[in-house]
Amino acid sequence: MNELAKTYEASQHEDAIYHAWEASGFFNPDNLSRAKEPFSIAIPPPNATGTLHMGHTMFLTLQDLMTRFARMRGKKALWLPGTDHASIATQNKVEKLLAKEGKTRHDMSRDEFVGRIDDYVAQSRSTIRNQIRKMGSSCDWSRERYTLDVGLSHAVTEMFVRMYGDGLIYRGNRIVNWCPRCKSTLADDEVKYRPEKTPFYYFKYGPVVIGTARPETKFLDKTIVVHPDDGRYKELVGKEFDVEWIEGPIRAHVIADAIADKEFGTGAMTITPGHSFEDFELAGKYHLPVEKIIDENGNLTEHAGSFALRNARDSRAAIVKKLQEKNLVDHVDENYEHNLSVCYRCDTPVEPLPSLQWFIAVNKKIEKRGKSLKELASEAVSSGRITILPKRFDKIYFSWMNGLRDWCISRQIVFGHRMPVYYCEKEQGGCGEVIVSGEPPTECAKCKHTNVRHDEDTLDTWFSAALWTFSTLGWPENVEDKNGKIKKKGDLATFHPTTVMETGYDIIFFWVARMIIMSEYALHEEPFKTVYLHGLVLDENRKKMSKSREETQIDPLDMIPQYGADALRMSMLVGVTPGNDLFISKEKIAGYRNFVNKLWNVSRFILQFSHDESEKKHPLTLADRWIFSRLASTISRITNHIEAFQFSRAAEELRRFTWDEVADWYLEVAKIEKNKRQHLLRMLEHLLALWHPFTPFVTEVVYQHMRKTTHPHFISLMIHSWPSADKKMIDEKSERAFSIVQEMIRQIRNARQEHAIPPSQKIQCWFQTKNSETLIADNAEIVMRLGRIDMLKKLESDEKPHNAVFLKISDDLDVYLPLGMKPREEERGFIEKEIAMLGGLIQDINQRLTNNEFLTGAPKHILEAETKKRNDYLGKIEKLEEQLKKISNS
RNA sequence: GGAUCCAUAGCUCAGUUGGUUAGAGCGUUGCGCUUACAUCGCAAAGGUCAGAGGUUCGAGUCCUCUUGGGUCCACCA
Repeated sequence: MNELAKTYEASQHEDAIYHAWEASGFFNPDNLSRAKEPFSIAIPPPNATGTLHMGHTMFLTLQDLMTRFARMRGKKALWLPGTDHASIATQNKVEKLLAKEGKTRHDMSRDEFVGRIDDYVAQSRSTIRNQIRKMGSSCDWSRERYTLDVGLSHAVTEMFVRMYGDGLIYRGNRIVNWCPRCKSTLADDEVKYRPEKTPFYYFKYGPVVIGTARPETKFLDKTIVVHPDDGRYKELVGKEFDVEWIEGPIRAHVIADAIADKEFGTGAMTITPGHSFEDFELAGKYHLPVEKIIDENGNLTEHAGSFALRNARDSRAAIVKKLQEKNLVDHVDENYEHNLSVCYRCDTPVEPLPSLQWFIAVNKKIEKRGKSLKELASEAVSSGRITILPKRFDKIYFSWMNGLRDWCISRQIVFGHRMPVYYCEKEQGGCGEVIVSGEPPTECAKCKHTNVRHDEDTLDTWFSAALWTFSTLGWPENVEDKNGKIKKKGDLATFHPTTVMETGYDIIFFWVARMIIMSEYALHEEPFKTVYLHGLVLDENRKKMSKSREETQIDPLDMIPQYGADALRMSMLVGVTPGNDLFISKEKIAGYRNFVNKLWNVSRFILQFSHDESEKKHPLTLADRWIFSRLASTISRITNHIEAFQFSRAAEELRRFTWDEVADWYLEVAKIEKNKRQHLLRMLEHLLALWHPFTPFVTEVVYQHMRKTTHPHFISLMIHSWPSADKKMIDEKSERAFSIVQEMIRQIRNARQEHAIPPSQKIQCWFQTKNSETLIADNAEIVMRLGRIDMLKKLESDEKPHNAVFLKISDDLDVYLPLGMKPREEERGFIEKEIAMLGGLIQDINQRLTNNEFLTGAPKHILEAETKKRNDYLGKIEKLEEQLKKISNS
């Protein structure tokens, strides 16, 4: 057997191990021949052109852990990888590249531009794929999907056509969030708000003074709204006036509506239906015309008269100046603060403007189902079919779903799924028919005109993402819809609904909610059983890691070569609970590198140590029975924790067992007792299997090393069965007995430290016991070696040694260390303090045990425990007092 | 404005139906002999669980309020 290196160098092993895993074929559940029960996770697809960041690291770790655990438990485990085309983000990137060449997308045809983007995606997509591999991700690459590939594009088209057929997709002229830089609509949740201090202007508008932060939208305002109960304006309601305004006189009228806030500004406002969501709704209510003042470029339209074609926001000052010259400015509040709405991708201020767009009707009842999309999606969670972890996100989900408005799905972006919508255009002599079809029509079905135009727009990138759990499993081909009864087949039947959706809480609305909507609609079932929402990865300044703050960025691609993927994975797991953010630092990752090295050295010791011994099986000692009993209960707790999604607890429990029990005690005992080859190897195999979902690389390296001599072929640890907790190994008696040995050693070490005995100096140890003599005799060498004892002597029960440190190990075991020195006052004080503390505890218990309400109210096991506690404490006090007497006598 | 979460050791965090003397990692202090590991070992110090009140035999845990911090949603002309 080759020597294992003294320290584990992750970078020397990881790539080769991953390659071997991939070549083994077991990432693909089809090759897990004995597995029956399915387990599946659809990866949250990273942007196809992205690079690995800490956010990815988090989900890759958790999902790989779950997948490996399921696989080892004998499940048909599928983790389906893929990437997202991320329409706006990707298009922006390529536009930036073009800008470097001094070009814009308008310098080429649509097809050329899309071609450029496709090329860019093709050459950069392998980057993220390989980086996913670096984390050890055991996903099935044979099933990898891309949102723009043929199959998924077909699914998108099919979904659009079906929803249109069911009346759930419609085209309408509505006010939308428009990003003048992206030149596209944005969904409500793609708009972010930024606090901003801006002048708030008060203008004289006929008989009233109105307030606004956006004078540039006000050219055509001709409706004044006041609150019906506002005494100031009571007699104005219903009247009409000619008012002098920006570009000359305007005929204005006054209406009363409760929407006007008496407290805000002057209590009077004018309505701008074209550029405010609220005003748009009001305009609908009072049948007011909707005029477009600002166009898609952010410029003023012809309605702005002399200001037409100028940039709207830039013209604000000039407009105010003109009003000032006309003496229409009442006053200006310079300290007004409000939230400016900006594009979440590019931070450009959003212009709400009226536009002809496509929408999904979320409130409309679906004829065959009798329910709306919103109702279907809410029920999936309220019925308990979907569990959201942590639970508190239920409420957030419901409140969002409740307030959801129709979803604008058309985007004026060229990169993405083009909408399957065609127009038989009147301008070209057609009939104006709108055709929605999966296949491009050759002629208009109505007027047979052949000149039909394909809609230029693409779909919101979240539309395709919403289909992800089932489009990746072969929808719609893998479905037979028999009279409204849905029959799945193939992968879709096996793996859908997926078992877990693991993603960040920041995209619960963008993505999670929309997947539920689409799956409930298309398959009448939930897309996943459990949603595990992880927190965000924050840097040392408690800021979300983002590209814009590179100075605090910790790049996983630097961390992996330096500390290893296993260490990085551990730092994503331990101390992390669902829904809570995680601070990451290099120090933390380095700490887990140390831990991985410890695991390596435990293995190294076992493999080298047991190499020298015979194959013979030896009878179990107390330490053996103890450690395997501990192992059994550890296995069962860890298994429960993982099943309950408590990964941090599982890892901590396993670390505690590995480090504090196996390494610090059992291996030390092994050095003394010998003859443990079989036991140690058995322990190591269990440890490797248990650690494998957490730290797959190091465990695999060791495992291969371990079985190399007997098994020349690579059989991965990843298909090793998950250890089961053997109840027969649970041995509470041995656990109690060994804990006495441990306690004895701990107290001896403690006393040595207190009395400044150097480790090199051996001391004597005397003990008194009634029933533990065999226990001490059997484990004498362990006590002597670990306690640095050169003579272990049993005293008769009536002997009272002087000038010796007294240690109370258990009810039945007292230890004296004859350190050849006078008892010190400190020690006396120490014992007195101990007695006082125990006395206090006993007093507390006595108070409880004499309290009638406690006696009647508390359950029986609590009463028993309290009584036992009291007796224990009393016994201890008795011994301590005895000792105090001895000190005093000496 | 609405909702929600957090406040526990110097730091980062666990603590699952209320029930031992509240835990871990890192850091700190002291000591380092060993058949793996100094990326290590042994030992120790360190907390009135933000504050006030309430429910209960019993509260870090449940309720109310206060203070401080975070996040989400809605956004007012």
